[in-house]
Amino acid sequence: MAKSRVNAAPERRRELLDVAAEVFAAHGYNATTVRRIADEAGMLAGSLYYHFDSKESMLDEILSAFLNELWAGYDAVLAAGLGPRETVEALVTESFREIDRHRAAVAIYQKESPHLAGQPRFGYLDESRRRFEELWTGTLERGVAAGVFRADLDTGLAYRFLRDTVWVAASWYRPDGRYGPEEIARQFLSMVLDGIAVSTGTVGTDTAGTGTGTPSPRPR
Amino acid sequence: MAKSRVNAAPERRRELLDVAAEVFAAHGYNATTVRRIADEAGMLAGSLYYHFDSKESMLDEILSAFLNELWAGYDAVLAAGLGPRETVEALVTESFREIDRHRAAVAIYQKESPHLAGQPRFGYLDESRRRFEELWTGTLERGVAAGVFRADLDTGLAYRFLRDTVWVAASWYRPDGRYGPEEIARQFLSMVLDGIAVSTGTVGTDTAGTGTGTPSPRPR
Amino acid sequence: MAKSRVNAAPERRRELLDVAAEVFAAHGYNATTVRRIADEAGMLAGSLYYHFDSKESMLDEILSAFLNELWAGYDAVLAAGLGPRETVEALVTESFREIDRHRAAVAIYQKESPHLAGQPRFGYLDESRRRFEELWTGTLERGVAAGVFRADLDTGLAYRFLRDTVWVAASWYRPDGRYGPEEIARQFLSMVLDGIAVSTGTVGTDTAGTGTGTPSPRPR
Amino acid sequence: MAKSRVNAAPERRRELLDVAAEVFAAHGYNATTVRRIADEAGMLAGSLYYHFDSKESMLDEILSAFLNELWAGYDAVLAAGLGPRETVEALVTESFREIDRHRAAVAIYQKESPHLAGQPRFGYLDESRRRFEELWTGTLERGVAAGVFRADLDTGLAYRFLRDTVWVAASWYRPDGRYGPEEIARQFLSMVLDGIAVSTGTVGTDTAGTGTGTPSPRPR
DNA sequence: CATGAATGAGCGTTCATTCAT
DNA sequence: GATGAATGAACGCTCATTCAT
Repeated sequence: MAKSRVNAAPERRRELLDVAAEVFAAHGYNATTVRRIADEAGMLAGSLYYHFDSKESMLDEILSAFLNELWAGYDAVLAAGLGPRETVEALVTESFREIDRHRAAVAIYQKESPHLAGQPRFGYLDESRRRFEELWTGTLERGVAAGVFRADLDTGLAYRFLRDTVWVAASWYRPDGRYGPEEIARQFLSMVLDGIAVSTGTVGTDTAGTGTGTPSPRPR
Repeated sequence: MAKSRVNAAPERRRELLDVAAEVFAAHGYNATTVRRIADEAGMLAGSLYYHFDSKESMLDEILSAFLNELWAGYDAVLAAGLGPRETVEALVTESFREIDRHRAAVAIYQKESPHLAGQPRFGYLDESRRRFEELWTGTLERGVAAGVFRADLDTGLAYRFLRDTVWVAASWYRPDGRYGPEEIARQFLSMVLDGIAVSTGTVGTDTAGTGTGTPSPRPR
Repeated sequence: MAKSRVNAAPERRRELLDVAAEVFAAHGYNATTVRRIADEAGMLAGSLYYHFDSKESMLDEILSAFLNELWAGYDAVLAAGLGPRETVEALVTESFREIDRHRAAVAIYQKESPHLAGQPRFGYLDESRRRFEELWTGTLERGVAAGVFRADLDTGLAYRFLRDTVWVAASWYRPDGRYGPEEIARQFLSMVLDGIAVSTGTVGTDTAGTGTGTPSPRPR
Repeated sequence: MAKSRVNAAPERRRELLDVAAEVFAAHGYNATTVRRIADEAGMLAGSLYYHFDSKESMLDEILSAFLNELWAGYDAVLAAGLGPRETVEALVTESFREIDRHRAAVAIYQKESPHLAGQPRFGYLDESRRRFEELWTGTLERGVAAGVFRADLDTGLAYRFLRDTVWVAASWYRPDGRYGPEEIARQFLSMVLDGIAVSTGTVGTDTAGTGTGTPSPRPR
């Protein structure tokens, strides 16, 4: 009869998880006290335990909700069956969209997942990392084979390069900043695909799928 | 900046700081107990306080020593008076050398500096960040003005892009890995400057200052 | 003695008290959470407070109800004006009957009364203990004086011996076990009165008032 | 290098365990706070954790030390190869000696072992209980077979009867009381073996091994 | 230089209890 | 009568730090 309370009053849980995610992202999971979360939510520390089993289960819920959404987005991209370059463009754009929507969760994921992986409860983090790596290196290798990516590319290095650069953006991205996620993705892809140097002979710079050629104000 | 016993037996301090840095890097500063450091150093927790004022002062010493060396390297680069592209190459290469030599300190810096900045004791972190930003955006702007970097570059975005991508490498870099810091810098610069896509008309790929054109085994 | 809602729906109170007594007996009063009681009763923890003032008042009611019944039984025995040996037999048999009917309450009484006595609210526990002691030592002394109990008996020690042995039975007694309370009383009395050793010259073993000479199946 | 500290400074541990045992015995394990133990020992709660891993490990150490001593005593009795009646006498006497020496531990054992058994850490409690049961029922059955205990004895019932009566003595026994453990054992055995009733034909009452026939003042 | 033992603040968590609905 | 959500005090425990030896 004691239910794990996952289904009861889901909107209050959401609010509290949002608060918790914000604090975890700002100060780190370990350095965040449940009293701090409770303060921020306008209640006492003990009251959180009416809604959640533990501090850890809040973290769990935040991360797994984020990863579920993320992979839903990625799977949609994959289902489209695009070429390697377009796949990279779409994956990066989708990633920045997720950063836009789940900034706190992404930041937490970045900071905490290294030492969470290994705990059975967070096994899905490792699994996600594995799928992630396959997805990216696979796409890069397809691109090299198809001649759209440079033949001398070390795909292992390039994978880490892309992965890190996309996700660290969560540490400085502000959802109300000048650029929306699509525009940031466009500029980011422009740098990653064609480089920042002027390369003789390169003409077009409109490389991202969403691009218009000039920085566009946010459509919000 | 920690005063207490700075001059007494400096080689023992170094050993202890190296141990501490390794543990801080592996588990995070907050999650590291002084007992853990002491264990690893073969002493009891209380004994560390003969050498250091506090856990925080160990962190302080680790970070400031690292930043001092880093800026010595950067200043040497700047003193050479290179062009913008060569400056970028030299700065990136120097950065990877620092990662190679101070992997733990760099990892700590990455993980902890966001929430340390703001504390007066760690004011130099903020100052360093400011100089860093000026150095990079200045160099990028000079390059755009000189026509060696693309005219449509958002230098603010490109700065963050470069900064993050270089330093997160500390999280996966292994000093005994396949590539040495110069080779990694070379490949990294190749991606950053010319992109990963095949661009019609691009000729040379030997972009890094140290490069030989083919991946070189470590000269160790 | 708990006043608040004593008269409202007394049958529901009874049910809840039975549930509570069972859980108190199984896990101890302190270790029992009101949530556990509520779970077992199919309601939420807070809802119990409609029926009872506090967890303590449940305990109070359980214990005082039990003691009231117990003393009613004892007083009936005393009113019969039996001889010392027959009184002992009747008191023991009555005690096992109470264990049979109020196993949980007896177990709680055994476990908790030592640290409850002293609290004003549970003063009746101490008073009961006092009457109990007088009753038993008095009966034993009468028996010694009358020559039916051994002259060298230390009545103080024998009292504790009898008291403890009877009541700890509550910790292993199962109402649906092989023997009913009367049969257990009979065997128990046989041991206590005549000993477990073979004593030359002792003939009869049918010592308990209810006895038939052979173990009797339960009359339920 | 972090040792479980079992061997370090054993005399301080002993002192603290004695304090803890006393408090556990008086108020119950669950109801005892570590602050209370620390208070009684003249230190702060946290300081206890320099000496012990947890509150539970204090309990563990108290109980296992007691059981080790107890079984050493019992095994010595068994090694003597006595007859059934003498074995019962010796075991009971030994038990009261243990109560004399480890009153607190025995009281804790009585109160807590039912709900500790089942936890893997306290598996030895169950094992001890099993050996205990075998020892007693075996001895009783031998006695019945040899004709020194009554033929109509229900050995299962008699076992519980003996077991409980001996050990609950810990709840009222005072080491500085009128009788020492041997005298209490003697009187107790007198009741158990020959009963409290006057039985025609019974001759000797000097039943306990140590007995002198008259209550003896403590030899301390 | 290092140890052994302690401090004291704070942490995550539990739980009896309250109360508006 | 019962629920859902909260309170607040206390609990077991951790850990940076201190200090006499």
